[in-house]
Amino acid sequence: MIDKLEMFIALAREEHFGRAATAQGVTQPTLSAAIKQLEDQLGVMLVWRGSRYRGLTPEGQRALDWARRIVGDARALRQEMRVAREGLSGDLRLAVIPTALTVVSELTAGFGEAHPNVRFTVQSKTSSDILKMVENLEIDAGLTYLDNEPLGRVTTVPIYSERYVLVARSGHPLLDGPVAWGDLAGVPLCLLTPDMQNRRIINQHLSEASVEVAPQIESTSVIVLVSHVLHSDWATILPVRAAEIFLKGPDLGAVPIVGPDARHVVGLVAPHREPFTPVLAALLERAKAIAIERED
Amino acid sequence: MIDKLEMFIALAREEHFGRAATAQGVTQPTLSAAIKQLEDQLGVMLVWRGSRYRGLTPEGQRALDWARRIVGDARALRQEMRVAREGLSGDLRLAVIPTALTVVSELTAGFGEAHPNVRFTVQSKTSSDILKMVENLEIDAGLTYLDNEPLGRVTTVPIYSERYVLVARSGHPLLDGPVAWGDLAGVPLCLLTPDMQNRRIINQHLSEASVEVAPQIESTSVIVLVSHVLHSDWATILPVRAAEIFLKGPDLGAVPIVGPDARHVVGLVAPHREPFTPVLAALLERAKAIAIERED
DNA sequence: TCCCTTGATAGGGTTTCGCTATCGAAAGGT
DNA sequence: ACCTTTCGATAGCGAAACCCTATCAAGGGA
Repeated sequence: MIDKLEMFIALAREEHFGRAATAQGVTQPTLSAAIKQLEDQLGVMLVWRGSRYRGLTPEGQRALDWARRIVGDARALRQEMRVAREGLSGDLRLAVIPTALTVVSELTAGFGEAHPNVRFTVQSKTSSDILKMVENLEIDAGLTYLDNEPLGRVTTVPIYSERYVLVARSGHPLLDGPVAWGDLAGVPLCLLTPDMQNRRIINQHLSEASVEVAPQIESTSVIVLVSHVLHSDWATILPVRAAEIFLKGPDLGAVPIVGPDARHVVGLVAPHREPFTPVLAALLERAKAIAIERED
Repeated sequence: MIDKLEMFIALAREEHFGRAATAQGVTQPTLSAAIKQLEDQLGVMLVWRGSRYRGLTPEGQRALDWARRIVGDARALRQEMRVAREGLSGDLRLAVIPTALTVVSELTAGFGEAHPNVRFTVQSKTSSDILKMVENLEIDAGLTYLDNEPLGRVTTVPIYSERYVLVARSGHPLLDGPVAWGDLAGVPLCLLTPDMQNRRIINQHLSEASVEVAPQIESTSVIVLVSHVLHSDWATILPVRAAEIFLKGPDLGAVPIVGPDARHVVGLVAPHREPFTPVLAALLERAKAIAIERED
């Protein structure tokens, strides 16, 4: 039963029988049969059938909620028993927005010594991807924006508020003093792509200051942005946390961007489950500790 | 997996492999094997083994919590899908303290017309049995005292507060005016057995009034008490709600017992699950409606 | 129209499941 | 101390479930 629910979740996520089957490590006929059996057992149709996947029925949507919960709890049970057997261990899967990637090392810092058997898998994703992945139990927790969440059953731990700096090659004229958003009109910029929430935040600040920008370079990678800044006269806008790792040497400079001090809170997002699994509980604890440290 | 968790719950409840097996409709070797497999899969010992059942290990206790939740959610999923298929239907299992039995008909009243396919199974139990049964998912809801709950994951809906009356055969000298707890010294009484919470409440009131009683008749059944009162000079103490059904004829009389107006709240107790199953949601709704009606 | 993608179906080997029968250990009574 | 009873584990076997490979039919796109 639980395996079938896992397959059902995979199907809803992949929206494709074949891919879902691969993701579950079974063949497509096996997954098809599992869904059919699930429908028989529950006595309702869960998936709109044509010659291809056409989405979930309303009952399927409802069943998906329960399936996520049941599967999540079953995993929690297994994990908790493993912890009882061999202490905190296993793989903790995180997804993180690009501009918060440097924060992960603070999260994992104490962890490695205290719990040497816990591994981390960190992937860089957009904030909306992260929320989906938390829902689908593809990751154990996400590190992303907490502001604009139309999200249900999740636990959040705020860690810090983003503040923005302008980053440019040393000697860039704007580096001499503080910069306001309005000063950026006409400045050649490279920025994250518009599907990233960070870029949308920056866009909003710029447009509130009536500045239009058309970045020559857009990327999903902070490294790409910085390396362009390093080798050209372009500048970029980054959260302090994302920029400071590049500011160790003399080649780059940064100045705070002053203006409407809209704080965009970044923190941990985890599926809400009571009680939390031991590993997740430890991670949330650690996140709270970090949050207090950087209280300023 | 889920079936094994069900067997595990049954074992924890029955504390006996054979009985648990019978309760699950399987043979004892099947249940033994299921528990063993569960232990293998989780990698921990769940049950203290000797030549007989010796209780759960700490891990077993923890696993039991998860098992209850997972099994409960799985049932909720199945029920909700059935409701989607054929509307509110199925069997709603209630357990009720003896003194609240007459309230059940108010709960079921509107239900029968609105949802003709919902059946009710009502059993009379002690309040502590009811709490256990709610935990073990043996019943869908209980009707019992809400005061002294050292209880965790349950939802409660208060319905009414008990007030007590002295019930006796017409002509009994105490029926002439209101009675105080202190007036009951030396009065021949028949009462519920001391394992019932109602009796303990009455004992408490009596002892606060420094009255000692040694009832000649004790029973778990209100009907036994009343029929004794009817055919002898004994009196009994009952909540109004439990007594009034017997006061229709001229043979019995009742007077309120005045004194410290300690209110003992009676209401519905159901396993807390989010969201509630449709049938349970309807029942809780109905309970709230009743509670408002009798607001006085 | 042809071709490719997608999901359903058929057939078969392996695994799991749950039963009956039986055993060994421990508890309880005499 | 001995016998009996209770309780859970083990062995062996037939039935069911599971999951694979191979194949088919229906749509959609060029």
